[in-house]
Amino acid sequence: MAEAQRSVKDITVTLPDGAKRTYAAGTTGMEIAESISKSLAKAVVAVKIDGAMSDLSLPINKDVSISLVKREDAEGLELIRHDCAHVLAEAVQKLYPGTQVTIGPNIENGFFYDFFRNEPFSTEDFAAIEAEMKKIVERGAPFTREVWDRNEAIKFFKNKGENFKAELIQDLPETEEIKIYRQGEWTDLCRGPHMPTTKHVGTAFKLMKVAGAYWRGDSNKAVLTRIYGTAWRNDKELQDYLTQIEEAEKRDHRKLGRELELFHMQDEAQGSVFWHPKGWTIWVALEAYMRRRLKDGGYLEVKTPQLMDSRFWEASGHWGKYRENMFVVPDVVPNTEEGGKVFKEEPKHFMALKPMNCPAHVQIFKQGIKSYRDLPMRLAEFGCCHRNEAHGALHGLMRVRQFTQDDAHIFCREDQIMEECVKFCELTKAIYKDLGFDDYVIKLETRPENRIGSDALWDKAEKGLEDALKKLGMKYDISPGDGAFYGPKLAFIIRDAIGREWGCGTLQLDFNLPERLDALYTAEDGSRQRPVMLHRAILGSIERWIGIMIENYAGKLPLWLAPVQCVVATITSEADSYAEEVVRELRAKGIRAELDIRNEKINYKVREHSLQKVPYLFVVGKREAEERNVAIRQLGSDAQKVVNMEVAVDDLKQAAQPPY
RNA sequence: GCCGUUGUAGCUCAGGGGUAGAGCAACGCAUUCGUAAUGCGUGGGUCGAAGGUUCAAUUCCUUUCAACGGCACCA
Repeated sequence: MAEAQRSVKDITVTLPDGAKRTYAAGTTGMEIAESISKSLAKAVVAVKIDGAMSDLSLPINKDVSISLVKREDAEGLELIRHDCAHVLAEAVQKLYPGTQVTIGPNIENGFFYDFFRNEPFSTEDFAAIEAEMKKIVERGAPFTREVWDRNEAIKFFKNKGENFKAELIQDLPETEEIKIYRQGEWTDLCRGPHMPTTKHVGTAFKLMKVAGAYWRGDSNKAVLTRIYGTAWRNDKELQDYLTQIEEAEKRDHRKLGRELELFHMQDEAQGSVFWHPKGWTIWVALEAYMRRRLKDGGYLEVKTPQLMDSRFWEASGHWGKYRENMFVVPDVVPNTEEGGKVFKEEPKHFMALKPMNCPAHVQIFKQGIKSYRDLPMRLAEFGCCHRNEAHGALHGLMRVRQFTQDDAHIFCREDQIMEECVKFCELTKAIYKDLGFDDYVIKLETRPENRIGSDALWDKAEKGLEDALKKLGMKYDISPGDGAFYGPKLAFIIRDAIGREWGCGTLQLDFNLPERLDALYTAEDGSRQRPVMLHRAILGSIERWIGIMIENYAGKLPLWLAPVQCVVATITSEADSYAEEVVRELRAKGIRAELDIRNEKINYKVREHSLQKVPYLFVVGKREAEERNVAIRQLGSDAQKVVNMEVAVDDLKQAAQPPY
């Protein structure tokens, strides 16, 4: 009898430490916290019920396991940010009546909220908005949760002129509850959960920037104004974050590229890079390293045409799908008449700069007859490609119009896919390690909506990539729908100084292009078979990679990549001829050394070469010249070591060896 | 491409309806110096471009280009 009663009225709550407690059905998270301790009740901001975040005020009606989320927890910080977005929205609507609200999620380091308003916001409005937000926080209105009837809710928001919210509700699945949160007078449709009151948001927040964003991420829809903010648990965290951003901006590769005289860009060649001697030195060293890696990896290097007839691109399928981003060149002799039209007649034939290398590599594969014995055939190219990227997409070295891929295509049999994928991942891992990147994310990007090829083929391809990752025990996330139109891909993603993510390495499985371009090999039984094609790049774009490396190392590249590895600087002109001899010795050993015999103080020279991030400075004065020594000063240290010149040169040669 | 911001000397930036200014850099001279800026001097800009308003525009207006911050895109 007692047992039966319990099952109706009581629930068992399991805490994270495994302890079980019994409460009356309908008990809320807050009540549970209060029953444990007063201080816990004070600190708690939400409750995780069976793994799902919920409001503390939500009655619990069944047996569950819970954990109480405090403001200090990682989940608590997410709530601070999300609630802060709501506070922002309330403040904006108070200050700018008629502004429509849309959505405001928390993101890494903060939150944003998208508004619709005829007048744009400007950063000058921030002070007023922040002040209003602080008032709302100070007021500390409780967040209360209500579940509304769908049609009531739509009517409510339509009446308020909140068309975007009404549209959101309309599009929510029928099964979804329509949850409305109130904070004082202000209401918003929201999935929740929220902290108990606006006061819990605290004041460690700051509005950062305004930006345009499309409604529902669709470029055909309305443009909204997005306000980004950052929010933290306390002022120290906020300050630390702001300092961190400031520091990161100092490593911006565009800034360092100019300061270190690596490259520049200009209007007349937007999206293309002018590599200066020092920048190009990095490139050449990196490319040479990659060549050694590829050669040992069984790749064969090739070079294919830059400009090819449009019918070639028609056959590959790019003409139809990507033409708007291709640079198309009329195949006509231009008019030479002064002041005349560029072309006398309407061009009939077109060529196009290659936007990628794959079809060209298929042409090489197709020359002659290939046997199963030739497979896998790995064709590699440092392929210079052109893509007419949208203006807004261009970004320093990271996104350019002319770029060089460390591209390769592996033609193999189906039963070789797994092994090739494994080899590729291993090679990529090794190269990233050599180049100083241990921190990257792997994404498995699966079939997009617009695609070619049967589902059976896609199943096979996606499984192939996943199996290889599993075999290697590499961690990965799945990004559904992000694959290429011809096949799924692995993307190796690296972050730049300020946390932006850039795709670098990629491995794409393709059963389609060999079919489309009619690539065949002769199998053991004499039959003609289609090879499978693996598109792969490790650095991705060499431009981008160098940009990321500059930021990662804050310009202080490892010795083997440093454009100038050593400067020999004199203290007085008495050491000039000795300094010249030291430079000759260094250069004879393959060290990139420069001579500085300018009539300047050694302080000045040290400062200048340090700012130029030269790894080694050999200082020579009268003493060193007489004793045939050099005073070595390494970048980042003010210690000096006086060493015999020949020993120093040999040591530096050793230290400057590339990792492979 | 879309929304917003910015554009003045090589760089960083100030100024403002009466045709521009600083620091650093460059150049010249002096200084020969021991580990993150020696001193003095000189030169340098059709104020992103085009058009308009005005007696007068770098400044105000329009258009345009580029860069920057996002969004969309990224074979």
